[in-house]
Amino acid sequence: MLEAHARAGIRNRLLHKISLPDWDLIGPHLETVTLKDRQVIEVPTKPITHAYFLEIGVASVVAVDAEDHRIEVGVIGYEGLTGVPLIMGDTRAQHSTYMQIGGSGHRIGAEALCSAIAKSDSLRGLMLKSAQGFMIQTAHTALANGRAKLEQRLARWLLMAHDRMTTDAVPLTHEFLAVMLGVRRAGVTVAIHGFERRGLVTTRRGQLTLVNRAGIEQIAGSFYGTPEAELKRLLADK
Amino acid sequence: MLEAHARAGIRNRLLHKISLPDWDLIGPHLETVTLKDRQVIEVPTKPITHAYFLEIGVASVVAVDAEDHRIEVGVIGYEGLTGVPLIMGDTRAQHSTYMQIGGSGHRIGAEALCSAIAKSDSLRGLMLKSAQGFMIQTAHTALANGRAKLEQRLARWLLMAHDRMTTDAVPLTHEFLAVMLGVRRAGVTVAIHGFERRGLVTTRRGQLTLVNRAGIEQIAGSFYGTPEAELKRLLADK
DNA sequence: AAGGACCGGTACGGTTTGGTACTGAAAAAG
DNA sequence: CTTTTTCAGTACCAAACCGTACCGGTCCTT
Repeated sequence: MLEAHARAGIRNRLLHKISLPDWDLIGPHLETVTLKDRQVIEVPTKPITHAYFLEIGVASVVAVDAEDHRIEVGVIGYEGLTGVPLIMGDTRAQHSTYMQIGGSGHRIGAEALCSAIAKSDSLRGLMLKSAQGFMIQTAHTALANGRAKLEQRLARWLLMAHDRMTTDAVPLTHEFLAVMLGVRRAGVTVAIHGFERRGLVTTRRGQLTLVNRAGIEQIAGSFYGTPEAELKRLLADK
Repeated sequence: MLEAHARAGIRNRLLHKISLPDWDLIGPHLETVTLKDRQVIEVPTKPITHAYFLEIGVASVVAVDAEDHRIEVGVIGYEGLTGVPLIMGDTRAQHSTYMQIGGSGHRIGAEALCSAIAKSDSLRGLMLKSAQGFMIQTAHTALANGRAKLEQRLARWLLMAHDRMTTDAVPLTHEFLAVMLGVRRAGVTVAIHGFERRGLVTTRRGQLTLVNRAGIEQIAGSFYGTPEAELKRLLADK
């Protein structure tokens, strides 16, 4: 549980934007949690127990089908919250959600969130805008998956992760990047090698560091940016 | 405008499910419209003027980026409505939406829909569930785009269109199918030829007819079905 | 009925990516 | 400090798909 005066230290964009009256509906139910790498947050078809307002770290939302095909459909960091279906009036998870890069956050029980939303139009409005932002991200992931080359998709992913991180070091193996992008691990290795040769990143075992973000943005081209701009617009005070 | 007694003739699943009290908020603002092939419904970055509850026909929602890469991220038919962002509290369209297969529907002005939603929790709940269903569809489109082969994606698209049609004849050129799937027109031609050879479809210029749906489902495999099952669950009375 | 636009069948080389697998190096476990 | 596991670099062939193009047939227009 977080007291009102504790809000100053909060990094999460949504918690930040919650009005004082709305905070009374949310704050008392928040629980600060540490989130380890690979920690599971939601499991397909199972009830969502909590929504996580992330502070540090990156969560992956991965769509899975009946034959176990899987691909990442979105990432969530300090700009949003997990448990989007709760906002939409659903209590079950469709996708697999887990921490891709460990960190921390504040979680709230599913019922508490739903009843808070039910009590406040403004709170629900904020949550819906966040959900809408996530939806746009998913749509552009579909676009990138269908149209972009491996290099562009990798660049896009790195940028999206970087946006949500406090350092330039992405602590991930090629294997995990490959799973998220839905490509071969070897393909990721080769692509990263290309980035490295061009001086865009440096690598260590299990870690990749962005050194030339602008260069990576150039590779991603227009596959990166639209969801980010839209989210900014959605959450802009007006 | 539709009188209450006119609801009997309505095919749209959402309009069907609207409770009588909620109908008073929606019905009086509905306007029955014919929707031609390729008729534009939403334009990226522009305000959404109306939400369309489709009766007949299929609408395509196509994500576009700054470099004009485009791909379909979802289809909408009699099971839902266009203008999902309105439900999320946004007034602008991110994606291009247009009728892929002409038909008809009932449209409501954006303001009327928003104020109706604001007045009724149950109405908003229904709309949100529909939006959630669309979101799941988009996520699985991302999955198919990243993981499925052209043949599987084509099969998936045909099944999704067929679900929303009243006949087995899909009046579309290979060119349009290619745009939606984000592949070459020639690739679609070859794939369709394969379907035809296996007796799954018959073709005429500008038209394709499903003759063995089960066979097409077999090709699509698990890339088809999950969003459909989830939507059914979401809209099930409980 | 003639002209023009559209549609689809086909082809070909080139690029991208997949599937698979082997290897040495680095980190973790014992 | 040794053993085991994990990770990344590399290789090879095959499949899928793209870019492009040509062309004949079909449909629409006038």
